Amino acid sequence: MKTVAAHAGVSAQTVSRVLRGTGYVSEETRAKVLAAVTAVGYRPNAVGRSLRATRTPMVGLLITDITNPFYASLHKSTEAVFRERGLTLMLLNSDDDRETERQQLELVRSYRPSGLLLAPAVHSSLTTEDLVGFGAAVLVSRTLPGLAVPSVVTNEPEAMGEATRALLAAGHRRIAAVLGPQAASTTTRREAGYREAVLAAGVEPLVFYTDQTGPGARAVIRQALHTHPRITAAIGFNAPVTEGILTGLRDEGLSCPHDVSLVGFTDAPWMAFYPPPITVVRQPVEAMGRLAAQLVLDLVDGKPVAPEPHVVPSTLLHRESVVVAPPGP
Amino acid sequence: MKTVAAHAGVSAQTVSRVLRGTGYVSEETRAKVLAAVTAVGYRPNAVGRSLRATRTPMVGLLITDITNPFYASLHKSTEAVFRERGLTLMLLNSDDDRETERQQLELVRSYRPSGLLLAPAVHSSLTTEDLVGFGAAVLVSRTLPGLAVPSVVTNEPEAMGEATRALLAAGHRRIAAVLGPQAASTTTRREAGYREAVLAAGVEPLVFYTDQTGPGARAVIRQALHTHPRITAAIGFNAPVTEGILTGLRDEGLSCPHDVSLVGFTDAPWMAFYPPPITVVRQPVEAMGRLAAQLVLDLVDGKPVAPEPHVVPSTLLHRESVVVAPPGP
DNA sequence: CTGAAAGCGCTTACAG
DNA sequence: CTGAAAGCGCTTACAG
Repeated sequence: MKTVAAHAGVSAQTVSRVLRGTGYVSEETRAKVLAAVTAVGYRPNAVGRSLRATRTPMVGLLITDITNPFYASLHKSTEAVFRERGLTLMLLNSDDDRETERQQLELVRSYRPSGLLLAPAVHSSLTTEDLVGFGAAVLVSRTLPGLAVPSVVTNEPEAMGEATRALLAAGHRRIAAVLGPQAASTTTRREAGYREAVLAAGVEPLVFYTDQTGPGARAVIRQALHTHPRITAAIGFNAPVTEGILTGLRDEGLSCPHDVSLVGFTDAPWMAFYPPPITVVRQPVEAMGRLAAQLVLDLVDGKPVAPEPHVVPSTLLHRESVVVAPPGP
Repeated sequence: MKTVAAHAGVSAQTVSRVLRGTGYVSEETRAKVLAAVTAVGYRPNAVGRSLRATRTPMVGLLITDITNPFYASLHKSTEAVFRERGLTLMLLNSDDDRETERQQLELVRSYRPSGLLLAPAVHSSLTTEDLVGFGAAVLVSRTLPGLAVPSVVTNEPEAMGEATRALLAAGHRRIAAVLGPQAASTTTRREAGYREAVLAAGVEPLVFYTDQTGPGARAVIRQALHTHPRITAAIGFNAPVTEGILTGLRDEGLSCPHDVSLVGFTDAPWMAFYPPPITVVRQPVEAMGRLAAQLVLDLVDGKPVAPEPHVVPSTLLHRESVVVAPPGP
């Protein structure tokens, strides 16, 4: 900037004023400065600006795994909102590991970001006080008992209940709920919806926990089919788990929907053209992302944000993977 | 840091020395400083450090779309390499748009990163001189004529040739190559492999360009099937295009592999359990990511890096979507 | 409308 | 082994 100033024959502050477009600058000086900027090939330095501002125009997005399409969509939708406001999204992976999560959090914090969007690891040890320094922190998708910050979730109990009732209505009585890790808030909430629906129908709950990956779910469903050979329907916790269930069925020589009806939680592109197309609870990822990003912006602007979870509704999308249950013994 | 220094009764430089673990510090002073650090709840400020260093310990990763699983995997594999070296990966989406790409590039540059990993947009206008200021810049997956920087690609012509020959060997003679945008280097390289294989067999090339998205490919394959009703096989440019082909076949009441055999370029989880499991060219994404990241590190370390493209081989994975061609007229 | 001074938090020589 | 000084690039009051 000093070089530009010297070249234009003005002071550094004047250059700053021209570049920021703030305050009064004569047309003549502005032109001189702009000419000098291109002449010396000046590129602004965001580090200097951030240091002076004691705040970096960045928002951290701490998730567990970017290869999970849910989080990839979340990144895309939040990034668009922040970019419009001149904020850069800084993506951090926790690998769903408590220690890595802490390290990554320290890392974002060291850059003095303007905000944080967080989907905590399953066994996260984070508490509210770990989030001091992040003026604006918002949880998304997953919540955590010890973390008193605003959050955005979907209506998991209701949506899971609806999925379960769709299977019950088709006559299914042995419905496996293939969930995620028992410690995850998402599992707890979806399990509650499932149990309530199943109990209301006088049907015994069949709950299985997984590590919410495809291979993990594949092993679990195979085991489940051996222990409970009369299972006629399953619900997949997320897209990878739904993949795992289909792979497991294939392993066992069973077909969907002929032998086992299936409802997935969270849509994926392949589910639309898979034979059969998979009936799913469609999570409004983009809407959740946009809302969560907006809450961060509101906090940044000092606007009040309700502490209760912000709920964006999911909807059940009927496709062809649920059929009438075979007559039982 | 000043607060810590005051609390410990030492100077700021001593605090700095203790924190960086460099230079001589007496055990006693070190203990005092460490105690003061926890007492005042000191958190290092990366912005101050970066300003002084005139370089931020970050590497930019500029891609077109994080919801493309290929790029999500690329992020994951490169991030792991950089994290080990204490570098943070900064993810930027160009949306495959030339202007956005430039803006995002300016943005990373303003943070004075240590390096850049770049998969250029299809109609990118970037040239070598746009990359000054990025000491270490490496292209990954896509290359660009005007960009003379090291690159990591896969052996696209050979792999595409192999895929084509697998279909030819099964007796197919009307094989549609459903490619990406004509301007993309990936399209050019894969098309070359296809054409060479097909011409060697005395078969007429059937080339179709798409925007490399599922919906785009779906429309294109439907059109192609109307224009060339005797197509008996197709090759999908990437995972989304392969999805689009399957959806398009479904639209037209055709089945894979009975009516149309299919080979995909780039694997996806669902392809393993889809009925039929899809035969694919498996791109070594993780290996490409690790190598590209390593090249950036080598450049950062001032080690020499070969300017020729670094090729990581893909392999054809035979599954069940290729069957013997129906007898033609 | 424009400039001189100070400082954001850190580290790098340079003294002692 | 430890400290005083300077400066990385910028912006914010404060003068004029």
